[in-house]
Amino acid sequence: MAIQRQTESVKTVWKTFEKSENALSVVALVKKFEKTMNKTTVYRILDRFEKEGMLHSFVGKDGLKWYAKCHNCSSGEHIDVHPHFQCNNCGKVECLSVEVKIPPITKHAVKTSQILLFGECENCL
Amino acid sequence: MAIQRQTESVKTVWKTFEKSENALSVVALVKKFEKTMNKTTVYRILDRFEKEGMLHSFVGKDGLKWYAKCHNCSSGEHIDVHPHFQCNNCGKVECLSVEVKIPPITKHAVKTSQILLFGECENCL
DNA sequence: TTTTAAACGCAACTGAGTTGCAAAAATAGT
DNA sequence: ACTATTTTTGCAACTCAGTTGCGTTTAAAA
Repeated sequence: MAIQRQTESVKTVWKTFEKSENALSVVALVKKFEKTMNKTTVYRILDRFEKEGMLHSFVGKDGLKWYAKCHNCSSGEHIDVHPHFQCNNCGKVECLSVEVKIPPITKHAVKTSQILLFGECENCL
Repeated sequence: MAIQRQTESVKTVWKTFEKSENALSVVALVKKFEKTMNKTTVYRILDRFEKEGMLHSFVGKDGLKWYAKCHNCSSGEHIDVHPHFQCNNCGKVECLSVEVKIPPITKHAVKTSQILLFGECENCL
């Protein structure tokens, strides 16, 4: 962790991501910690984690923000060519370690991408 | 158009999509029509267009909702394998007629996808 | 022309995410 | 260990996209 101050809240949030291989929605995290920390704090901690390159974020189909651990992302540049998968049944969001090939788009300079896949996960099949 | 009633508002909104090859954000449409129709009306008209299969929607990186004309979508089932492209410079969102190949994901049944590409468009290059 | 069901306007609401500021707490300096 | 400094937190109030309920209007069927 390269974040400035190791507060209890920071440690708690980080532990949650360490324990989970899946992406987590901010809404779920705010609810999970509603007894122990303010929602503003949750938002700000996630912000910092992202700036440090420890998490990356994306917006789900419902417009809600999700965060997941970074594996191959370096701080600053988040060229996420890996897709996220959301189960239509249980709602779980996974960070897939698959590379999706983006075909060359004529007259467009593609810099980043966001790929969301929907369907049924292993448990729900 | 297979929508039930041809009100002035319905005709106006549809004309806007006919004139534009690009995707349009709901926020922009609400603003565009703020003098002539209520924002609730805009939301409901877009809803109906989508149900009829005339438009398809997606959520942009900022969490805002966008709509674009459907070319190869049949009403009801929207398996959008075509990506949308948003220009980082001018903000324009295009509906690309390119197929992106999703590699097979083990132990997952992929049903739909949402692919957003970001970069610079033809005008801004 | 009358009927009736869809569409509309309005106002109030919901819920995610943000902001400003004063208080609290973690780290650096001594 | 103590103090100074700077980050982080809590709170309350706010913004803004999108939704809902309801009474009124209007397109189109009878």
